Amino acid sequence: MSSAPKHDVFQAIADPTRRKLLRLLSEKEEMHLTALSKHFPMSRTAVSKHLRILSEAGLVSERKVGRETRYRLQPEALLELKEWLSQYEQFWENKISVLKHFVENEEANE
Amino acid sequence: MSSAPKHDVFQAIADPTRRKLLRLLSEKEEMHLTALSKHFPMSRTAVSKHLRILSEAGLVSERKVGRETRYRLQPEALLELKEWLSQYEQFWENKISVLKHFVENEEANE
DNA sequence: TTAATATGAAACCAAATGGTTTCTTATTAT
DNA sequence: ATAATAAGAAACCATTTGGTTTCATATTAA
Repeated sequence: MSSAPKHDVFQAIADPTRRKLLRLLSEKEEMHLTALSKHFPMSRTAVSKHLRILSEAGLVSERKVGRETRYRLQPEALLELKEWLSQYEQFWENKISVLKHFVENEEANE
Repeated sequence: MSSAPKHDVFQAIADPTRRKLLRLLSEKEEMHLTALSKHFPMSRTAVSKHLRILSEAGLVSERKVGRETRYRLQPEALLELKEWLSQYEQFWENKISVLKHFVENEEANE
């Protein structure tokens, strides 16, 4: 029924090759497999598998055009990550505000 | 020399057990291994290994107190993730602004 | 129509991952 | 002093991961 993703976003972005794929796709709107493969020291087949994982996590979309498969970034899938992160935002905000107080006190003592 | 982390943050948060550990530590300031282990259906040893990985990624700190090892969240390590994410923020902002225009036009047509 | 290109599928492999159990050691409570 | 508790280390194991090579198929160019 619903879109049950086989791979989750966290696992998908864990691999540096896949993060680089996302970066490349963020710069070009749409790219096909062979063009993407040029940027990696591995076989086309390996890159294809990485793209499959990204696709299953909803991070890229695929469409067939003639004999090529073209890939496109699907950045909304990253919102899940953003939301997860926001859980922790208060913590570093606290640390920063503590630091700010410290700095202000130091200045007052000079 | 410098803190060359054996595990990176991306890989560390890829595992759901480790994400749950971070969440638990975000709620309690400091916890020791056995207390953390209670929340998982696996052995203490397994949890200990996960904590080791989080520690190597800089996401938690360990300190020995008597016979216990106490863990503490180190949320600054998540800033790397936040920065990585910000690379893509423009994309969903664009999508949202496109959507906003659409909604405004729809409203204008009613 | 024949050759070249773009890709996917399948079988395979080594290394990494996520778990286990057993054994030791250090610390604390009785 | 002895027993109980907390944890790490080591050896082991099955599954997953990230890669390979080979083969087949569809599309396009000459």
